[in-house]
Amino acid sequence: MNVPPQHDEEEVHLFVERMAMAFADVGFPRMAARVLFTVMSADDPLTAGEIAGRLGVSAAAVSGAVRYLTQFAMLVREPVKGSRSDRYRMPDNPWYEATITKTTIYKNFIDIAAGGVDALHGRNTPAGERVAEMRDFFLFVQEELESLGDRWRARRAATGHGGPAGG
Amino acid sequence: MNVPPQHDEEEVHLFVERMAMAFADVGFPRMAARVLFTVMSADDPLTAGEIAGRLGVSAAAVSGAVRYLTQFAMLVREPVKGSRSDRYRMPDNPWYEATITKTTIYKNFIDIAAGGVDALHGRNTPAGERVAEMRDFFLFVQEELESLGDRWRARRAATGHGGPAGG
DNA sequence: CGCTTGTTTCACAAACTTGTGAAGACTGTA
DNA sequence: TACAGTCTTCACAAGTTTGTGAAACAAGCG
Repeated sequence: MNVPPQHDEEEVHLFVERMAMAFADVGFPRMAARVLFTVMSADDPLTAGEIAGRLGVSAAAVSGAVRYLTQFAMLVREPVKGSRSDRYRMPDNPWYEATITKTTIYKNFIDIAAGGVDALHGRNTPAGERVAEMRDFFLFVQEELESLGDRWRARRAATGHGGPAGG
Repeated sequence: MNVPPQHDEEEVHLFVERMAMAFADVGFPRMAARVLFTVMSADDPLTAGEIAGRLGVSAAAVSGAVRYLTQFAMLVREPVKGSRSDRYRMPDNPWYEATITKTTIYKNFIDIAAGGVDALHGRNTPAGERVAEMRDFFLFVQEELESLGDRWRARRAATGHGGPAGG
């Protein structure tokens, strides 16, 4: 007595696994990615049990994954009164935007590189010049990324997607 | 009979290890990163043996790392005639620029997400709409990154760094 | 109040990653 | 041709990550 499949389940699951692997390849926790895209590709919120069922993994694995994901607000937990099980859904604010524009990684690179420039006596030596240029480049990228979110929202508003105020 | 240290060795080595760890944290092979920044922070090209010595690792580890790095032109091998040992140096073209603007990662995301949109019947369902928006965002980022290299070079030319024609 | 259903925690096992030592290959020198 | 120095390859070991099963825990329902 399942609801009739609104989507081609096999195709959707293929998307989930492929996208998860692509994320895992760039350092994202594997199981967390699988859970994330499982919820993303569901029309309605899912319980932990449903997620485990769709992925064919243990409840323990789902528990760990949702803990990781909710930590960064990539997933929202919705307690359902009258039921023991919570439901999980995607947040309204696009997590990927926040993820990409979160420039803490570059901030770290810049700080460390700056220390290197000092140790190498500034731009007065070949090595110092090289490291200084790398630092400046990362600084540039960081600045660009900071404004990228604004540019994206402006463009989205122009094309009509996302709407003026999500309701 | 080493050359007198032109830089504070300890400080420089600290930079190498810290930068390498920062790169390793975002998925870059650990040893490759250590080798890369060791060469970067040296005024003159180094042999594999010198790299191994500075890092205190085996020759085998260096061998694997340089193979990885030269594959993507992040490191240049210079055979030295009259000697058995090659030397390694940083390439003239900044590898980090190419690395950041290489958008194959996003291309992959976009392709997979596009498949997901198809499987979810386009924007006609909540799930399809979500995935479509993610796809569009990554598409936007990819476009932005493609022009980022140009903007960086323009800025660098304006500030005088990098010179009109290196070397 | 205790049973039932669903989630979380924890110790462990399987798999993967990564660097080492040793042996082999290549190249220049006598 | 024999030798010495340097790099490369390979099997293995140490460390890390990751998901599982089992048991504890929490909350509705009879």
